[in-house]
Amino acid sequence: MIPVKNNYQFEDMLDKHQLKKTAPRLRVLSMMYSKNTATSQPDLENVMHDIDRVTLYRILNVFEEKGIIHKVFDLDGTANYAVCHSDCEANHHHDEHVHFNCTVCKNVYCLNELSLPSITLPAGFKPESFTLYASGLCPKCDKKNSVK
Amino acid sequence: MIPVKNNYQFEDMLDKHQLKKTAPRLRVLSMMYSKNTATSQPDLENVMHDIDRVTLYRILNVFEEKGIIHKVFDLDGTANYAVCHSDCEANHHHDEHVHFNCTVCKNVYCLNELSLPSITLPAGFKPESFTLYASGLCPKCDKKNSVK
DNA sequence: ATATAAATGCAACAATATTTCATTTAGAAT
DNA sequence: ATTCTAAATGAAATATTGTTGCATTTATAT
Ligand SMILES: [Mn+2]
Ligand SMILES: [Mn+2]
Ligand SMILES: [Zn+2]
Ligand SMILES: [Zn+2]
Repeated sequence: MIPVKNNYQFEDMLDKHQLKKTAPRLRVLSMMYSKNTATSQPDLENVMHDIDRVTLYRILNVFEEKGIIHKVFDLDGTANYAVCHSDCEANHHHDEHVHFNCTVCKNVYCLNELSLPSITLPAGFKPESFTLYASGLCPKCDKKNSVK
Repeated sequence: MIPVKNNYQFEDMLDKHQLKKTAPRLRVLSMMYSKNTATSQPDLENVMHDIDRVTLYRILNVFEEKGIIHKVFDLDGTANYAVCHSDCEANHHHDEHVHFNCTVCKNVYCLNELSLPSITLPAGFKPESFTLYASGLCPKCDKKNSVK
């Protein structure tokens, strides 16, 4: 489902976006591609103690600008980032999919495979993009729950 | 459309939720009911200079807890609050409608009249609530745009 | 090997969220 | 009407998060 990438491919990605191939960037990419849930800046900080939080902040910003990752706010309003699977371009994202926020583990899942139902807005509103948010129990937490 | 309320009705609302009828609370209620867009804490601060921002912070929190208002994050991740029209209960909201965030004026509109299309999630996900976010041009900004 | 622009780390600063506590006040009891 | 009490407010303090400036380091083009 999610295309697993190796280090060479991450280097290629940075190349394509005219970003220098630095250790912090490669580590962030590899972490984000290894999970099937979105990653918050605190998540990164907790793992990469040796990288400055400002550097992580800037990496997330530039990756989002370039269309490598997109930002999703969870139920508490904290920003989470997930890799784009929608051929997003610099400053122009197309990540119009469903986001699922688990109320137990707080993880944010991008449900890329689901397409959004079309909807008609009241007269006068000119929509440019849509996102559907769902919250509830994710598969893992639902299983743990029913076992008890 | 939006039921306009007077001060007696705001006092009743506070009564019903076992909240004391204080001046700051009544003013916040009256401001939020007078607009058809959501209100951020900075919005309130800009108008009610004499009320401490911690008080506003606490009023918004308790109103949300009681089911009087609900929280919506806009495109920048700042929290906006709008009055509930879905008979929400304490700690249990039912505000499953479309939210529209204008990219120009940044206003957040609750489109209460629209019902959400039903959607089936991948196996294992147990959704409890849905929200659809749309962003683009609101009626006002669209008009201004086409006049120029 | 050298030069240069980009990226990093650190410190400083700004904005926001949250806690603590002394004082005030709404509403209940007398 | 007066007194009492829990709730609410305001002010200050602290915590967390977002952002900028600048000196130093590093990737990469020459
Ligand atoms: Mn996504
Ligand atoms: Mn709403
Ligand atoms: Zn979960
Ligand atoms: Zn607008």
